[in-house]
Amino acid sequence: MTDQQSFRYDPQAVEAKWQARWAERHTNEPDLDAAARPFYNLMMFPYPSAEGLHVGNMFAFTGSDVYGRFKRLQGFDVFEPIGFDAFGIHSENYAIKLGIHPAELIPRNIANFTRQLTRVGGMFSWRNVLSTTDPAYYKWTQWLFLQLYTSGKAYRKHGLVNWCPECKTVLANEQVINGFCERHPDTKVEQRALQQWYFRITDYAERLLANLDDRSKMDWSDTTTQAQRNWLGRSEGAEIDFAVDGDCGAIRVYTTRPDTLYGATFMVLAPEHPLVAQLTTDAERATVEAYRGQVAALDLVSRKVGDKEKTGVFTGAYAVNPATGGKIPIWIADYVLMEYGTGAIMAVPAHDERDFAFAQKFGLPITRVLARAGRDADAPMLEAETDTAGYALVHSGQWSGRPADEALQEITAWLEREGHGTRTVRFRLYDWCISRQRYWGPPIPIIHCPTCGPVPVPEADLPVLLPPIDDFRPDDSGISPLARHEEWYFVPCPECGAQGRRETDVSDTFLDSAWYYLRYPNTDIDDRPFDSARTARWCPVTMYIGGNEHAVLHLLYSRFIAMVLHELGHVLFEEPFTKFRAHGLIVKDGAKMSKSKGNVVIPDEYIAKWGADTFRMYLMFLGPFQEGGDFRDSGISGPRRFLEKVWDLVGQCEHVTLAGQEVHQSVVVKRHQTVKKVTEAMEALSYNTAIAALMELLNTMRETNCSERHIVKDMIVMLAPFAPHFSEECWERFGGVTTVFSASWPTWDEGLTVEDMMDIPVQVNGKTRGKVRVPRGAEEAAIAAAAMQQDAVKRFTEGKELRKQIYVPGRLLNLVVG
RNA sequence: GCGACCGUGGCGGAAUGGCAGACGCGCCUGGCUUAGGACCAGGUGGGGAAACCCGUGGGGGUUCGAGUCCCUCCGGUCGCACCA
Repeated sequence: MTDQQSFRYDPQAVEAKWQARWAERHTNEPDLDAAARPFYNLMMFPYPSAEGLHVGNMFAFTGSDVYGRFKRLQGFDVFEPIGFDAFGIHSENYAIKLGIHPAELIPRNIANFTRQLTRVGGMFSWRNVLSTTDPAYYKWTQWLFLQLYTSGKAYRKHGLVNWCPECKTVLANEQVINGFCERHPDTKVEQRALQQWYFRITDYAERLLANLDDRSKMDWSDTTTQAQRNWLGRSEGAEIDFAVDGDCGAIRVYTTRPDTLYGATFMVLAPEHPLVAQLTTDAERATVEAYRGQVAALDLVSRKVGDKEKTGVFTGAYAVNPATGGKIPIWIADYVLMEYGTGAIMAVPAHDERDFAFAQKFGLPITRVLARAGRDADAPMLEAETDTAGYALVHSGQWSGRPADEALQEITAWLEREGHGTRTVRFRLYDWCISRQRYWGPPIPIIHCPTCGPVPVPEADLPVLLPPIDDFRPDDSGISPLARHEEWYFVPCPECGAQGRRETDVSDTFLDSAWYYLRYPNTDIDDRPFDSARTARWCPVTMYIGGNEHAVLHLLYSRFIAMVLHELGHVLFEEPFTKFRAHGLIVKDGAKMSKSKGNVVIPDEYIAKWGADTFRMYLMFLGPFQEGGDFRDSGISGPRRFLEKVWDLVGQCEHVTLAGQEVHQSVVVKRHQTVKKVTEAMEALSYNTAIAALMELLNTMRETNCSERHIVKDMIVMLAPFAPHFSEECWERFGGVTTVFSASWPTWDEGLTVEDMMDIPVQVNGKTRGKVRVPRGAEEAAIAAAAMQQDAVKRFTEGKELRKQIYVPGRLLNLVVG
């Protein structure tokens, strides 16, 4: 006790010492070519913002790091890389705001992030750090584009974008505020059709969906797979042709409800539908053109926002309902989207809410074709009745009276037989537009030649460097910033040598992040994106932890890219992330941390005051990792006090010379219980309960005045994932020579997790009335007999008949009397 | 609107259908101190002197037994959202 002063726990000193040692000794850099038990522990890499990492990021990274360290203690060769997702519109906009070039800003931010990530004690293999903005990286992002292009998975088509007439540039959806440009609040944003590059992700829709249910390929959080299922949006239905009246053409629609065919009383086409011009009668032409102009003037966000008042106009043309033979009017309306289905619908106002609203507004006929069994087939339609269960068809010719679900199949079969339609599967998923009309991204490696068309840049010429132009902001000319840089823009065609022009679009940041996990183990290789032997050793990623905000796009795009690479023979696996878990969100004062709310907590000051280990423990203790929690200053002293008590306990061990002293059975049991509990909790990412179990063990040790060296050493090992520097120092005090992470995770003996005597609660009619202490494994009869002796039990059983006796072995005895 | 998740002390949160509130914060009492926002010991869901009674958003159900399962209503969080 006397020299405790000199051995006071000083987190700043301990943490600096071990961070320096880890770096010197390359403690966290596994041998990528020889590791025997590779475990790829990946966390979603950050976008290096100017503000630095906030507590939310630290929470996510720490949780992932804790898991990686746990796996390492279990004997795996853990590879835990980190990098920076530094391209994109955020960086560019921020740079524009400050007037500093992103190429200057980003390295500064990365340096700051690196400092913070080191300071918090992550087990990162710094040798493998990467940034997506590094030409050595984006060279291979461009290579990846070419792989897709040459295999026919990349193509160009016109797509709609938000266009600000004032900035004369393209805006992302989040830059459009209530239909106005975020930088020009008086300027309405329009839609414009531009030639853009797309990837054929829709070709893989079925496989992307099917693999979600294949546990051998992917073990993911349910919330995440569910989000992907919704996004893929598989639906079954039929495509049906409606002949145009007085014309030889037909309009094809997609519907999931062929059972309601007899109720189709009009048709609606998307305003952009190619047949509109041809169908429109002279009398309606002016109105139709005006409406189409009006829709085009809207931005994409306002157009798609739901619950909007329906608008639309009549084209003057009619179609024929193939079932009824009746003439039905053809309208155009912006609630029908060109991107989905066929861009045209059969409107069944009686049984579709949107069609109902439209019919009401424009006075179109509403015909009921479904009614609940036994109800009036002519009951007025007060609202759209969209259910099918318990409904049968009415006013539907030969199918009247048939249950809706059966009629759906039968009518579809009839349509196919008669040549009016085909059974079809549709996905909500659309092709991935990877074009960005911006500066801060990897140039798409294509050269446009007047005679050869788009020609890929030869692999030997990669990377196509992003030219370091000063004026990278979009200007009034409407020309992409890259096109203004003539010596870059004009190049000879690689095929014919004629003067060509470079593609001026850069690629989406989601392409950068769709393959970064492949690059990490190969950052030292510069003649190919990844080495096949290394990739086979480390990939797919063993455990991936990240935010559910990326549940759909990032994770789906990464899966798609892996499938393409697999198909092209570049990788052996089809699914890139074997296990994925989403972490929760840290809130502050009940609100999500955000700059606008001004409640962002910067971790640096907490680490300076409490130390990284205490900070890490606090983050992991404040709530379940997969659910997040509320960050408040008040709780952080708990974990710090805990560490100080453990520190003192280690100090006591150092003074105990007596070996093999008798350890009380209750402590031994507690030790085995704790190892079991902590091990299981770590695997389940239930870090808060793992820490609670360690605290319980410490409390038991203190209460029984026990400082048994082996138990304390086990405790230090179990603590190491949470408080790595602290544990290293304690380990060294115990005589450890290299690192605590070369120790092995403690094991438990199931038989020692229970004491010789057990307390069995006794219930009478389900209410606890007493407790009996019996030897482990006691017979039910003996326990019941002992229970009956208890006064509290007697009080409730006396004079009553024992109707039933329930004994849950080792847990509880319930006496049912009456 | 659709889908998923969640409502437990003063607070963060624990509980394979089996003693509700582990663990921590805070608070209370005492000790040690010139002092305490340090440390140590004890206490801490509500009511009650006690025996006991009540208690996991509200209501109903299944069960010997429900925070946990089912139905329903209320409240909240997160996705998706005119997807035919």
